[in-house]
Amino acid sequence: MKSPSQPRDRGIPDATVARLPLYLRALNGMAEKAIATVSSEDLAVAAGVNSAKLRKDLSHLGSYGTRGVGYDVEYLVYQISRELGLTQDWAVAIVGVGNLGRALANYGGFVSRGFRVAALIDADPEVVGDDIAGLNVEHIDELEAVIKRRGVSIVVLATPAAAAQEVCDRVVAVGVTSILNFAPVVLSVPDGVDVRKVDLSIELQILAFHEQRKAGGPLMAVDSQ
Amino acid sequence: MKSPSQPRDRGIPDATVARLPLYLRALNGMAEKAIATVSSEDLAVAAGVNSAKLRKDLSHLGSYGTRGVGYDVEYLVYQISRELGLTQDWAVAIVGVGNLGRALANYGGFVSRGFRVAALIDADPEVVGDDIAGLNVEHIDELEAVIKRRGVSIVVLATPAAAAQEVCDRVVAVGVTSILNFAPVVLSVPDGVDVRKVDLSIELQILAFHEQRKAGGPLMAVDSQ
DNA sequence: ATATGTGAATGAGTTCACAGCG
DNA sequence: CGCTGTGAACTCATTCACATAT
Repeated sequence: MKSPSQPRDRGIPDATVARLPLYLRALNGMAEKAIATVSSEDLAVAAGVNSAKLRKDLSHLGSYGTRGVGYDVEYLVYQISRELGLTQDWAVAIVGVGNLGRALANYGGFVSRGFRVAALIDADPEVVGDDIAGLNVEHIDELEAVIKRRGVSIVVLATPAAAAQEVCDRVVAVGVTSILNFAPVVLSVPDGVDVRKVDLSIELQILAFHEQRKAGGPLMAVDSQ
Repeated sequence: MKSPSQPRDRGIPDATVARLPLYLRALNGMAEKAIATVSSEDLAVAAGVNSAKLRKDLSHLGSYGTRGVGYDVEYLVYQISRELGLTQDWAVAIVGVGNLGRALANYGGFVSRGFRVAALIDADPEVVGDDIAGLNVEHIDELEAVIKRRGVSIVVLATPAAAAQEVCDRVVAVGVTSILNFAPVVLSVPDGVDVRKVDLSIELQILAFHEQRKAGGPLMAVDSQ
């Protein structure tokens, strides 16, 4: 079932793509410390993976290392950034300016990568008009207009669960195809639209599962005075 | 050499554990709508997975369905909750009360599961003493005392990157073995300590990668170096 | 000499397809 | 019948180990 008419194998495995940001972060740390060259072993440790995996991952991007030496830090930063599309500037809109939306707006990690928070949008008249992280909060009625005007291509949903699907439909209708969803609902979207979700409570639940297994330990009784 | 004398395979695959919270959420939604029974097909749709996967996942917990009928919603909620350890009450401490810490403290999804935010801790004297989500923010000097006194077993790190490892070391030293890390650093911890990390910018980077591929047309030439 | 890049081996996770139970 | 539960087939991911390049 291999279609032989597919000439480009530009396909980087999902698991690899998910780790590239990790490598990038580690490499940026090294660049700041003026480290010029790094071995797969050292970079793997800094990123928290094993070195065989790291080399296999990087091999999907190309042959950017030097045998007997390692990888040039700056060059690798550039190659990974380019692969991830971080050499271009992405305009991001955050919809929902509660505590989470605010946290995201102020989050340094976005700006320092290729992301620019281009709009903050909320439905609450109490919040609309406020300045947050140097941006004016706009009303949800402006959603479509703002997205078009500012060339927003990625939307972050930080709304209450009940509002998420409606906002999602609206942004998809104006052509947005990349959505990062923090609301605890399964969004339904047409084919071709990418949704990634972050559910803060899911991670806690996974921890609870493992914690429960560890029982054997001492700190059980919440008994003392 | 897998010995066939291994009687209990209590090991639930990681991938399955990671999806149980999803099923639980979908089931809770159904319970609220007073739906008594659900097929694997319907539940799968509600959770955003395919039905074969769902059935395989549930089969790891036991045989809780009825052939020809489906699953009893309430019973399945109970079984999954128990498996995840959500039938007990987990005391959680949030360290770092910036915007993110605040968002987490106010996040309804924690309380509604088995989690109780038992402490908010920060280093900034400006913030210490404030009341947030009905809790008094305590000083980082009290970290160890508070953890012990309140029986905290899960710590959420929402500190700046620079502070995360030190706080991590301190909580591990008092016996905490489950950590949810929002700081963009790779924490090093001894064996037996579970760290899950959520990096908000990683998800955006993955979206950017896919968005870049969509462009349909030739990607705008980014000049090399 | 040394560390990359990669086939080959192993393992984990997903999907198929249907036997078997209600 | 209909729908679950599950071996078997398959796909994807990780790890091993070493030939290969500098």
